[in-house]
Amino acid sequence: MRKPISVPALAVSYHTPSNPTDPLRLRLLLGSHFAQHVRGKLETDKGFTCTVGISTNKLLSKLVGNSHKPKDQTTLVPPYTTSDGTTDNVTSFLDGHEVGKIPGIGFKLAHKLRAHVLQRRADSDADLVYGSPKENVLVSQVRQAPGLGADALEKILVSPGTPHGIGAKIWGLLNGSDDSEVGRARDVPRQISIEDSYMRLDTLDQVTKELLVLSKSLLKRMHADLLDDEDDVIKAYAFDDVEAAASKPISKRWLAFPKTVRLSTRPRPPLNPDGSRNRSFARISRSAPMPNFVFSLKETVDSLAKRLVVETFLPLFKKLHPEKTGWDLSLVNVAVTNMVDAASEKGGGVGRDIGKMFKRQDDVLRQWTVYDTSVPISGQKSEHDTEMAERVGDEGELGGARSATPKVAEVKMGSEDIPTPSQEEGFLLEDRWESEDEDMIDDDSYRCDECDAIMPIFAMGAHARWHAQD
DNA sequence: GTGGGGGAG
DNA sequence: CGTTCTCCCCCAC
Repeated sequence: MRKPISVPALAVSYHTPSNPTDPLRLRLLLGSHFAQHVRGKLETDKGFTCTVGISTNKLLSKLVGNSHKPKDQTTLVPPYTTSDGTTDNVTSFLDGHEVGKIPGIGFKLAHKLRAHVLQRRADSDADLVYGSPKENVLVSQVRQAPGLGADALEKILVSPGTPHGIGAKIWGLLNGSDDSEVGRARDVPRQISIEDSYMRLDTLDQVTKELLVLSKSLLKRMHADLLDDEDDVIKAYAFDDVEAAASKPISKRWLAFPKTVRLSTRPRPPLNPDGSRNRSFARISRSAPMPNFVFSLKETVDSLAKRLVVETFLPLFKKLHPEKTGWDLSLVNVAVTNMVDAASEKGGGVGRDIGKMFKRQDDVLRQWTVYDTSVPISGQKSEHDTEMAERVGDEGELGGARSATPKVAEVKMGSEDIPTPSQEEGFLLEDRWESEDEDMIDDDSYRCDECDAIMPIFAMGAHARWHAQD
C-alpha cells in the first residue's frame, strides 16, 4: 500500500561561497522538500502531476514554477542579494522576462509600461490584445528606465480606479519583491457566473431565450457548487438496503446563500465611419437582491429559471438597455454573488474539516427551512417568501461533469522580498531525489527512529541531519 | 451595496 | 497559438 516516497537530495551548486546555516538556504531547502512531498502525494493519491516553483514569495515562486513543466519543480537559488557589484539571481531571473509576463502586470499596465519605455506615449500602438506584443519590453528595460521608481510609476500607471500605491506595488514586482499573502482555499466560491457570447443578439425575444438558457445553467451550477449533497453518505450508510436508502429523505442543504443577482452585457461597439469596428471588452451590469425562491428545492430548475428570468433578469435588462432597439450584444453574463456562508466558523481552521462544521447550520437555515409542505413554520418575521423543504428521492439532472482542478499549495516561509540591483546565469535548480525509508505512522506522519518524534515525511531528511550533526 | 476596471488561468 | 469563459480583487460613489 505504501509507495516509496522519495526524499530530496539537492544537487546544489551555488555561485557564491555557501554557508550551510544561511537561513535563506535552509528555508529554500525546506520548501523544496515540502514541494516534493506534496507533489508525490498528489500523484500517488490522485494521479495528477504538477509543477512547482520554490522561492521566497509568490511572485518568484510562480514565475520560477513555469520552468520545468509538466512535472518537475524548480528552486530559484541564492544569492538573492549581493553586496559587491555582481548581479543577484533574483534580478537576473526577472530581467529576462517581458513586462507583461509578470503576474499582476496585465494587458493595460504592460501597455503603459511599454509606452513609457519606448517613449511613444499617445501613439496608437495597437498592441495585440492577445499574444505577445509587437515590441517586447523587458523587465530590465523598465527597471533601468531613467528616473523610474515607485513614485514615477505611480504617476505613469494611475487612472481612475487604480489601487493606491500601484506604483510601489509594480516597482516591487519588477524588483522581485512581493508581500502578498498566500490565501486559504475557500469551500465555496465568492461568485458563480454563466456567460455566453453572440455573433448577433439584438431583439428582446432572443435575449429572453438566452437568459432562460443561462439561468438554467446558473441554477444548476448553484446546486452543484452550493448544495451540500449527503446522498453518498446516506447511500453508504444503508449500503445493504438500497431500496430503503433511496426512499430515505436526502438532506441537501445550502452551504451558502448568494444575496445578489447580476446581469452583465457587453454591447457591441458601433461600427466606425470606415466600416471597421473597435474592439471593446467593456461590460455594463445591473444587480438586484436575490429572490428567495431560487433556493427552493421543490420546484424544478426549469420553472425556477423561468421565474428568475421574468421576475429578475428581464427587469434588470430593461434597466441596462432602456432602448427598445438599437443595441447588439456580443456577450451576456448572469451571476450570483455576495455569498453568505451557511456555516461560518469563526477563528482558525477555516476551509478544512468541513465535516463537523454544521452543528450551527440549523440555526442559520431555520428561517428558510420548512419541514414539509403542509406545516409552514409560524411566527417567522423574515421577508423570505419562499420555502425550502427537505427533499425526497429523485435527483433532477444535476451533477454535470465538473472537472476537479488540482490545486497545489504554495508555501510562504517568510518574506525576503529584497529589492536588488545588478548578471550571471545558472540560478535555476532542478531538484533531484533519492529515496529513503521511514517508519510510517499514518498517511502523513512518520516517526523518527532515534527520538520517536513524529513529523511529516518531508521534514525527515532535515531531522536526520539534525541528529547527525556534532 | 452598486457598477466598473484590471487581472489570472 | 488565440479565444472564450469563469473567477478574483480593488476602487469610487
